Amino acid sequence: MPKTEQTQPPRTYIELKTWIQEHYDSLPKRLQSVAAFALDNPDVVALKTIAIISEQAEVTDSTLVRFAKSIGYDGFTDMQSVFQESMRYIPQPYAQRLNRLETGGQSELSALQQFSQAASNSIHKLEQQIDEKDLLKASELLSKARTIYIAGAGRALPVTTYLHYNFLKMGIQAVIIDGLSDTMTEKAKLIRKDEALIAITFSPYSAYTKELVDACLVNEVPVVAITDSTLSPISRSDDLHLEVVEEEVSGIRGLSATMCLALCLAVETGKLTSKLTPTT
Amino acid sequence: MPKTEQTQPPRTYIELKTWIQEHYDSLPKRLQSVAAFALDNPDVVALKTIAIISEQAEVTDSTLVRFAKSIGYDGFTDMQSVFQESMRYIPQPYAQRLNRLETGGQSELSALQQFSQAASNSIHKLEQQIDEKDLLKASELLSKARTIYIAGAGRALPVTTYLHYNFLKMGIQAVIIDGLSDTMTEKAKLIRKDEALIAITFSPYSAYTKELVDACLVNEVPVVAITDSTLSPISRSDDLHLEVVEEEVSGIRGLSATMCLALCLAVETGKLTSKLTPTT
DNA sequence: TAGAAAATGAAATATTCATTTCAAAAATGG
DNA sequence: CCATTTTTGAAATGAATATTTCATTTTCTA
Repeated sequence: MPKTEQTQPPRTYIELKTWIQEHYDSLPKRLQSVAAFALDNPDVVALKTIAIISEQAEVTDSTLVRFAKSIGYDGFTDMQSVFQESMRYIPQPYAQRLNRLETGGQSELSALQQFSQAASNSIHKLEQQIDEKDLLKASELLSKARTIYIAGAGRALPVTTYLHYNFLKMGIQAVIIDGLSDTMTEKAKLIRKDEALIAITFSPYSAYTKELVDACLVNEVPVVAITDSTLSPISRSDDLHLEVVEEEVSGIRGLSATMCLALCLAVETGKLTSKLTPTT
Repeated sequence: MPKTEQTQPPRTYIELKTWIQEHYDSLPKRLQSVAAFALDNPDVVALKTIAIISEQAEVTDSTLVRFAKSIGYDGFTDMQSVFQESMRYIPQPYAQRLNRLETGGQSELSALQQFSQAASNSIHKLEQQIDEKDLLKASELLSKARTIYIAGAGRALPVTTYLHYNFLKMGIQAVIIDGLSDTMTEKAKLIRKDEALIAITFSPYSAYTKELVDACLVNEVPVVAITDSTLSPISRSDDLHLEVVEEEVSGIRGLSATMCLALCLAVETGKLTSKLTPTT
């Protein structure tokens, strides 16, 4: 029977990787194969079954189990969970500490680190989950509009401002719809078919925005929505919705991913617009 | 037995997501639970077993299988594989660039990918380059202010808006300084010693903000600056400056990292303020 | 409101999967 | 080169998991 490590096995992918690198040379031939394969294809190890992995790594099932045990894990399943955690959106060790913070304990992570992490994760999610086709479709709609109206209050206001700034910089006519809710709806009713509306809402949803969108749809005005949930009240009725989920840290959500999306939307629209109106 | 879709089931996460969104309303209650859970926790669905998922989604095992079948999959396992594929190449923050390099040539990245990447990198830089002590000092200054004034126009306006929003949410008195440049300077002159100013500027620098800061310094008003360079005109005179460098993509800079910093500043200030004024 | 259709949950079943066992092969050391 | 230990693969076992079945409840419709 192969010697089994006495100490506790690594609980994070980073630690595991280090362990493998340190012990690689002293490992039997087949276990080396597994080691190399695991470092090269962590996703396969995380997602597939022993049978598939062993086939790809050109070893037998038993070898895989042995490999896990030689590191100190209960078995393959135990080791696999470490690989799995490493591919979750939130890195495990971080999630744990974060949890501690929320449960009141002392966290070793500063607010800056926590929010950076959350922002970074949210951006990765965004990249993964946004359908580029939707983004392009939205940009097309907008590029055809004579004027783009932008509405979004509260937490969405910075996004509104940002879009407005970018459109103007690109020479695109854009107007922010602000004011009291009644006024806003009135303003929205004046938008014409050859213009467009961008509506930005996050939960808790402001009823105003919903009204606004509906007012536009009645007049057949193209509407692009930016929201944070599929089940958001405006996500069904509008023409196109772009979804951003900002990860939260103790109940607080950032805007980093949303701003990134807004920029992309503006840039893509800008590209199309400049094609329509050739530069002199 | 529930009706089963005749057509081939979605083979990518994006398609699957679209399907769910389109059919959500017409789904039975429990299947809606599953749908909502799956969209909120794709990683759990990808990695865990029926037993665990059904428990978390608060439905029975059978429901999960039914859900998969109602979409047209062979069974749960079949559907799960789609979730798994969607997370296979989720970049570990650093591995991402390397991967790009390794695959060598100029890959055609979409705007979304490029800006996400830039945003992500900027945030990492921010995390490393900001001196946490500066951040804390700034928060302290601000927490002692009776009112926080915020100034920043153009590209900085969204940041201004965001800070303002967060301060208000936390019960901190905050005011945006806007208007024409002359008016702004006049307003700044009225700020008192026991208040504070946050000034946000990026290159190309607006002269206004510089004037504003100087006006405050004359009156011994604490000033916190957010800029994108040490060489910024306000970075020398002010009390404290926080520097964010946003990576650029073909000349365009995002705001993701800056927004992250702004949020941190607000949160830290909020923490300190709540200590000063104990909750009733 | 009665009857039919659909949805649901609990339990039984069948399948897949990880693990263990054991005999054979390879490597090690005296 | 032989004896001993380690490594390895194939098959058997046992555990976990997904799937199916069926009785019950809920919902819809006439």
